Amino acid sequence: MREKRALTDRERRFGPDAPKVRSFSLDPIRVTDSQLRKRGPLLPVPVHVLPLIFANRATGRWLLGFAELRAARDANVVTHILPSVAAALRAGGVVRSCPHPTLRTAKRLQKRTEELVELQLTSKLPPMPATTSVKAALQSAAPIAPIQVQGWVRTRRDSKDFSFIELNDGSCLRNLQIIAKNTLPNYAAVQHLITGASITVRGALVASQGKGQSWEIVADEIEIVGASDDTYPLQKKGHTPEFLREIAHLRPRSNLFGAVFRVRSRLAFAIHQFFQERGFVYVHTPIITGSDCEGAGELFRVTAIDPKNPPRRPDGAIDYAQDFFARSTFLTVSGQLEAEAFACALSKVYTFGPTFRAENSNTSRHANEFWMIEPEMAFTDLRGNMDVAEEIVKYLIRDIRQHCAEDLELFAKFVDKELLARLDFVMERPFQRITYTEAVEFLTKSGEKFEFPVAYGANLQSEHERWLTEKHFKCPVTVFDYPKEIKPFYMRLNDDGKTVTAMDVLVPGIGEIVGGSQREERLEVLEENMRRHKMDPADYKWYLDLRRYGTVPHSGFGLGFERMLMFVTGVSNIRDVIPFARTPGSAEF
RNA sequence: UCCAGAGUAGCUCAGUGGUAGAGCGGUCGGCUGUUAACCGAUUGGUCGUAGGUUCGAAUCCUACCUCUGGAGCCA
Repeated sequence: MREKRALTDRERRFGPDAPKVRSFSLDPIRVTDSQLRKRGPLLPVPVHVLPLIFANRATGRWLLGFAELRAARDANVVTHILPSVAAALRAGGVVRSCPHPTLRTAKRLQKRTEELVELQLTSKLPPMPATTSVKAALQSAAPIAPIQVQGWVRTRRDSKDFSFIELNDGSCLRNLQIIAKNTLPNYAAVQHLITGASITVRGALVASQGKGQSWEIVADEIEIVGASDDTYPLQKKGHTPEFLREIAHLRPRSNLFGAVFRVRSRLAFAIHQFFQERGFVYVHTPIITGSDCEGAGELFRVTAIDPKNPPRRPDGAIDYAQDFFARSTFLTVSGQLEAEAFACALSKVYTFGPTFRAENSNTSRHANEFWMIEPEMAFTDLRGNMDVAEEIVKYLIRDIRQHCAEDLELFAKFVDKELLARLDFVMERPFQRITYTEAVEFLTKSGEKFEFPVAYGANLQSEHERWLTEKHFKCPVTVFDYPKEIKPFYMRLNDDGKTVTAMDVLVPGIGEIVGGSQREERLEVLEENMRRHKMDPADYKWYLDLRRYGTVPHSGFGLGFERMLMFVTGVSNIRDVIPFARTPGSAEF
């Protein structure tokens, strides 16, 4: 018996043999019954005719039209098309399907039916003029004509017979100078271009007659894609980062933030490159997690419970056993525990993703949503761990130094004059490694007057860390072997019974950038640690299993992505290295 | 959360009890292969909000809001 299959929308509309129209990103029309009811009767066109909307990029107008499809073997071919549509396509127009033509559009279309002409269009449509990035144009070795560039107007200046337009498309820091002569048909409109407007420029890339840039484009055509007006908040002059934070949706259009986010992208790439080159496996640890075991700070609860009518336990507390996951769940504060599981299988792994802390922290170094890199390595002790931490910090600096030189120069000029010298210094010199005990001794002997006293057994204060990195050693310092009392349960107990194999990498200006440890691999010791931290080992059965079956010494650390980015760029506020920062009382955009 | 500081034009700021200002931006005009262009004119305000003191408050007092810096928590 023949299998009966429901017809797809497309088949229903165009017949079972209708070709798929994929050759130039056309989606077949989908029309549902509900859309029909809402929008009225459908366009009465033959089944093999596909209504389309054509956008003419030259004029910015949308054209209604339709294309006739040649069925069967030569599928994916548009054979007939309205002349006006063909013209639009030749000029580099975009084609989209007209999702639900109504009777009204039908009438307009029917009037044009007679205009339908045959067009030699196979799957090769006239290519859209390729857009050259500003970066590529500026780096060109020879004149280019014709050339098309697209971007946003940074500023415009008038000269006697023409206008200078500074065009930026974010591909690099620098702008491309456009010469807009007064012979352009829309010169009057061009003269009203204001900072923020978007344009498409077609013309010729030629050697610049002026100083300050080697290339410029003499425009044959300037298409105003999107105008701007005098309410556009960005000026060509400098703005404070505080003001730009309030317009986070526009700030990437500024020099500073464009540079920051280009570097952010490159830094993320370099992180993957570092680990992939070394045989690490990238693990996606869960973002919604049930483990609240790290003591890494306050958690954001994830719940589907109706806040107006939550299920209650007999004692009146909300019963999260009736919640979506049948338990309490939170946004992750760390993927470490899960990464450990994968390290104990794939040997070397890393995570790189968002983490969340519900701390009410109001500092330039804390955000409630941030990205963290967490490598985890089997058969690796604390020393190996410190080696990798130091290596990656240096690797990332070197990579950014090499690939984002222009952006770094901007930071060195306007954000932090000593940036480049510091980066080079960190890259070249070994990090200072001292135990916590030695650090306390250095601090006690320093003679420095600290607001908070230095005492063995207490956490190092920001001012202490700063003294070590900025005043004493003047380089990154790795402090290790901390008292067990001030560190989490999973860190390996040293033979002295007093300290654990923790390590923090402190860098000048930022403070802690890496925090890690060798993990406790001995089942009994780990259970004892848990009890000491008032945790019930029964709640962490899966984590303890890693020690129960084939346990290995292993180590890992967390590297704060944004902190690294701050260090590399010299930007002093974490809110300025996150596209849309989440901080207490602030989650706009 | 705690401790400081700040909120005046679109932006950066001056104005400390007596008629709300400057520079930049925008607009108009001039000049000009300019480049944070230049010259002239012009536009632009609920002085964070709400109370209070005073003949009179941007200015003094109180509360609140927002932002910034620092601390704690950490990455």
